[in-house]
Amino acid sequence: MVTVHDVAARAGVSIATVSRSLREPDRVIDETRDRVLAAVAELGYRPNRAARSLRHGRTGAIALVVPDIENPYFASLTKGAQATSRAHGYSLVVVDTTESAEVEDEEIGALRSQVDGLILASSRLTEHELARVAAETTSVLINRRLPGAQAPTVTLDEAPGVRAALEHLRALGHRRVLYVGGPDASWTEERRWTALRDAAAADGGMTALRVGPVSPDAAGGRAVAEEALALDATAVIAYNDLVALGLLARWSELGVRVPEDVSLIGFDNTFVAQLASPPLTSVGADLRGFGEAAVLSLLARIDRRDIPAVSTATALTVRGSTAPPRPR
Amino acid sequence: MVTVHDVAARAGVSIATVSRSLREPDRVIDETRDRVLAAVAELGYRPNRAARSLRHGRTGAIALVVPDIENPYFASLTKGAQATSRAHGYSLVVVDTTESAEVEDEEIGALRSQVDGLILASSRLTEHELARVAAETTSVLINRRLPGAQAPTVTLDEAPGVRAALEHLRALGHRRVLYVGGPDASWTEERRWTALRDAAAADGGMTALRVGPVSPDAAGGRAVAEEALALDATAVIAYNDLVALGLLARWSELGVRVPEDVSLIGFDNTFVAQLASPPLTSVGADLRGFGEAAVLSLLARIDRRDIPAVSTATALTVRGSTAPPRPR
DNA sequence: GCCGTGGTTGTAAACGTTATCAGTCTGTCA
DNA sequence: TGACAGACTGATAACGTTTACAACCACGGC
Repeated sequence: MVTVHDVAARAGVSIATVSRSLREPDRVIDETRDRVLAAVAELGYRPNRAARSLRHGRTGAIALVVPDIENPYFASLTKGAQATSRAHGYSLVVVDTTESAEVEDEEIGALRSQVDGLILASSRLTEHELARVAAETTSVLINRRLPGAQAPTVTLDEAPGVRAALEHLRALGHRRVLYVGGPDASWTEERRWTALRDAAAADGGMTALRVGPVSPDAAGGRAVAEEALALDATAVIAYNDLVALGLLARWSELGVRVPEDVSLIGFDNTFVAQLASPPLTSVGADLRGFGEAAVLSLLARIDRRDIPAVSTATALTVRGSTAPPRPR
Repeated sequence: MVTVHDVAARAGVSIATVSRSLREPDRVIDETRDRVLAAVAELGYRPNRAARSLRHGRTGAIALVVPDIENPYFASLTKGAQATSRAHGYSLVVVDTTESAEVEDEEIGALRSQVDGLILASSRLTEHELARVAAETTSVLINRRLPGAQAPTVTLDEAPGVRAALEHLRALGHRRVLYVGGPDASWTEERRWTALRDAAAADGGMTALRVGPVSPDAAGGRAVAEEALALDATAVIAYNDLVALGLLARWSELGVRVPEDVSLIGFDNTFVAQLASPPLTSVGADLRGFGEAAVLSLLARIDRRDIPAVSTATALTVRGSTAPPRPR
């Protein structure tokens, strides 16, 4: 390993000058700095991150904690977060908690001294645990909110996308819409249903039903596919794209066609929505941008700058899974 | 921040005893150790990772470099790698290179002093660059092989799965199979086509055709969907599941039905294969296990244990996208 | 009664970096 | 000419941990 001493010896200066040439170039005379930089290049010197962190308390890393990296929603989020933290010179430690609050808690504890801050995406922790974590380490929450601004929050604003979806359905002629809800304890689930109910109420002629809870994956969708049909709605909005695909798959087996027999809308607009046949109309946001916003918010927090709560608007992407209802 | 000094003061011992109580418990008398551990618990002491790495040259972190974390193939790989490294007390730094060799090279350089080892998955680097990286930092390659065992390699053994696929198709009555190939420079592409051609040659009556190259996503599949039909094969095997789904989507628009008009098989058996309608027959391996194998191989390397090259066997998962060819 | 041995603990150095403080040198002004 | 300011650089301490070495103690054998 090549250290600051090697560079100093090579350039014929002290180690202090080497450090200064790199960190505060203005405080070193040009000729000296050039010599140092030349030595750095020749020897391939890279400052040791551990030593730097030890000295000034910053690790240069941040952590992103997600429930399931295989879920395309979190994969996209991660992608955006990764690119952004790299652009700011931070490395990103990704932790997959396998949807377990216990694993999440342990991992957060272990991460504390390794990173400068935490991004907790759709945390499974209780409000109490979350408050403790937020108090101990600088952190940013995604899709959760803590009373009293103990941690900045980055959320998706579901309302605009949901309103657009209902308007879209109404324009096609639908009046009775069924929502297939996600996991019971999910904060997002609550917000989606609320947004949908409110939008339906605002738009006089629409009726919103709800079925669920359901696990937030394709299996969850399959499980309620028949029950959903029985409720006599002409359009179905699913908790997320995966649930929608589960419905689609099971319906296809049952001979129910989308969008001819029933219209279907997903949530999140992940890339799998495009892959389905028919491609899925979906309410979603720019998830990479969402991840980016979270990182920026965390970096601001680390630098003790205050930043307002960020909310990314959702929008409707119309594809092939919605059409006018079948005439009765 | 609570340090070893605080714990020592609380327990009434020296800092050396604190460190020993944690690292070499046998070398400290029971009663003392209990006092130390009690103090650790009371104060919530966590050893500072930076200081530890600085002292004994190990960071306790490893890095996984993938071309695209949104690709379900790499997401599953990452999930397995994450769980395994956690189980061994390592944290995992995930880097998404956005398929760019340049980004990959830069990131690897930056990571060098931050981690104890690298896992390069489907690296986009040239053989020359790869050799340089392998020489500089302990690393493990996934889906690449370097002449002269400069770095251990973890690969997928495509042959068994491909043979099973051809036997499956033959049993159904297919004789003329088309392979839709992936990106030109891809090592995996080469291996898949070779395995397929060899298996077809071994099985006298089968003809294997090839079309491509194609970008390894749904768009790539869509792009060659019509060309693929023109070649008059009764079954198509796609470079990966995403390409297969692209074919499926385009064919569906064209009124071509799967599996009635043409049988379709994907590669990788990612979760999207189950989501398709019809669900996709696919050749794949346990990707989480694959990620796990890579981590284990790297950890062995870090401990200077030698480990043989690992190869994970692929298998065929039959779902609804394959059926007997339509009688002429 | 003395010495050696083995078990337990303490002292201090080292890891590589940054930052504080002091030192050197040049040039300028009284 | 002497002093002083300012610009630049060097020596050194500190970050929190681990570990080599030394110190201490009790005990048993001669």
